Amino acid sequence: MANINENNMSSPMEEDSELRRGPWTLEEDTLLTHYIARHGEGRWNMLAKCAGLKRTGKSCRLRWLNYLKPDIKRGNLTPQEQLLILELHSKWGNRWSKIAQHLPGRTDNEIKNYWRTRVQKQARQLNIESNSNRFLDAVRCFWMPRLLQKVEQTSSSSTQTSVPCQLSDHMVPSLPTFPPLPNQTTDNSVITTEQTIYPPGFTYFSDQTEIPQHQTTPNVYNYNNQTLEQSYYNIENSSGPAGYDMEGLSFASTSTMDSIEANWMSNEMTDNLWNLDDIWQFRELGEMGN
DNA sequence: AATCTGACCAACCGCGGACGC
DNA sequence: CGCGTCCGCGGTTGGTCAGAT
Repeated sequence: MANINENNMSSPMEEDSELRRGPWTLEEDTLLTHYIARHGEGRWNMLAKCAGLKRTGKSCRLRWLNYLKPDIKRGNLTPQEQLLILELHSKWGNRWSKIAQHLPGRTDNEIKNYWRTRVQKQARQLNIESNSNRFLDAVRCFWMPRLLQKVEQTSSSSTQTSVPCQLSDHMVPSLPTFPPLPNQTTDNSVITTEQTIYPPGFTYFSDQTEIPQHQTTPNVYNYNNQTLEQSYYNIENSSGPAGYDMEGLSFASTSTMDSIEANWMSNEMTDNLWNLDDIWQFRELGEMGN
């Protein structure tokens, strides 16, 4: 290997003992921030030395990208962001940096942590591999609809309007179609079967239409144009390029999933995404299928 | 009040690709 | 072509904190 020990990579024979490790101090943060403000980022090993930091270039880069960079977004991931992570992960797998590119202000580290702490926890509780098809099905059929529901709830409460959602009898190919969400409140009773809903910030359009304009207000989309063959999401992105297009994901429904009558007891989706009933139900279905 | 436990997340580590000499 | 260095990515670890017991 070329890099025998990258922590020493700036000069192999140099004093390793002087290199600081562990949590960054305010002083170090200030040094790094000021240096980058003056000279820009990049050339991390040189930067570390010139800034007077007793850190590896690698450590400086990580601190800057994951914590100090001005456009880092703080706080919990929104349901929209969670939904996007689930979708992009189903498409690209553990390509965290690639996924992060589509969530402005979020770092690959943050997304990776989210996946490991939240998503894989659910997989453990289900006693299935987090990368297995079964788990992906569960994500599609249980989790994503609940996130969508959450998105709808938060947006409708913020707009003070009960969102009228005209039911569609049509299913759009290659679009997510989810099982019904039972135990809807009266407000949400409009949501029933086989409709396609999209969170705020998402617009749906076909490749036969023009690039859509940003839609900022709709809370729930349902689409009944049967002629569509391909679909895209467009997520609003104020800081990134003018819209992000993602090829429509295939949400192939499985017979197993179709047979599920979910019994949702809780609306606390962001914390307890699946309650025990859900988990046992899913386990039983899996066992029946085997 | 003390201890335990689990969740969260910042930071580290190893690896591999790119690049220059 | 081989070697050394830099950089970025994904996996992993360990510290901290809040809630449970």
